[in-house]
Amino acid sequence: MALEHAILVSLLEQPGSGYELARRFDRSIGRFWTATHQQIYRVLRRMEADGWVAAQEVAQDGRPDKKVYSASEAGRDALSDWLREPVEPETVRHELAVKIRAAAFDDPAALVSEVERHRESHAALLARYLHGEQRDFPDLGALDTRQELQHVVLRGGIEFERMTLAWLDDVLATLRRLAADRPDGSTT
Amino acid sequence: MALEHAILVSLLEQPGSGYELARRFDRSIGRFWTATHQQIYRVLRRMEADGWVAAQEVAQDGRPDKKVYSASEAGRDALSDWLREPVEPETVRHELAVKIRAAAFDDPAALVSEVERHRESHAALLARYLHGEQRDFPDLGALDTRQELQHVVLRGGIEFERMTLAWLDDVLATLRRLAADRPDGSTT
DNA sequence: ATTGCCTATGCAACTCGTTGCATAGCAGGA
DNA sequence: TCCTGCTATGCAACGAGTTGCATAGGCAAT
Repeated sequence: MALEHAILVSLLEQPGSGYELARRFDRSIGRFWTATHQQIYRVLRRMEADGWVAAQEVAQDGRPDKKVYSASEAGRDALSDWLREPVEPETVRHELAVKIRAAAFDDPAALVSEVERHRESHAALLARYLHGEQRDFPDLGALDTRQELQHVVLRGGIEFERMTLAWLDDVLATLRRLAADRPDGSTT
Repeated sequence: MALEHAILVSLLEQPGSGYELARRFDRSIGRFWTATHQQIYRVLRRMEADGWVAAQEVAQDGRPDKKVYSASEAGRDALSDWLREPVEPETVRHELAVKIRAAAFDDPAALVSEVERHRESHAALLARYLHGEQRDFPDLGALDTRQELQHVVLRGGIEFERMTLAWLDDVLATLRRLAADRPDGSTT
């Protein structure tokens, strides 16, 4: 239900076409709200019909025309209303946790490489966050409101990745200990 | 795609009816995989058709009959196969992060009470986790494989809540600082 | 007595999100 | 030249997930 609002935020930060939005959702915004180009195009059309965004056709040479959207006053108001509504509890989907509990009925060692893969991707993401922090916020003493808020979200991402890495190490140690206790992989 | 597998894990831990599963998903399992009774009933029927679970009608006095499901060998095999497949990257939906960035185009102070509400619910969840840890794992030196794996998942939940609490405090401090800088709530 | 809640299962309709495919021009490399 | 890939938008079909409602008996409280 909040894809509209994520799009509004992105358009307020910077107007853009559906295609450009889709790429932003693959990068920055997508760290905390994912969406495919299909969803974005569909929602943009609905938002245009509702008057939340305004579109302007832009001809380009060497590539197809694009429709550049920007948030309207009505969109701004809708975002403001949403901001003041209590958030519904987020639905959790933690597949790895299910797998870890499932490993009790299989061989715990079978999960090790999977967890290691997760560990690597989280380590890579943390590195990208830290690099992005250096690049986008070189002077932490001179941030405006928007940057302060972007930075506090980024700090959340960084702390989340650090916590996750520590936990995955804990998981790996546990799996290896269990595998050493039962090297046959018996499922009793 | 993993609801089937979460149900299999739950049924392997303890056979039960659709209704009982729905309640487990409201409690323990639901901490990392949510599902409504509608979803569960539908998926259980499909799983029964696929031979992943077997059902047994159980008459009860004073209440309606129930169908008690348990995981079959085929279900166990399916779970085992799934365990060995790489997990697809989880889609992230962090509504509060969107709201925080949205606050840059509104009044940051308007978010304070919302963030405080989140803080309270996370603090309550952490307390429940810690209480459940005391109750279910009184002797950490004497855990079997299943309990070891349940406990490492629980540790993840505990660390996640601790990290989240610290971050929400950071968010609150940031919002209050910004509100103090611009007490009029101007949106420029 | 009536009201409301709990167990237990289910249908129907809907929205949300994903996947595969199509179009269409341009650029760059084998 | 053909193939691949990028920009840019979109349709159609499907699957996942939500919401509202229905049934139906028993229980406890008012």
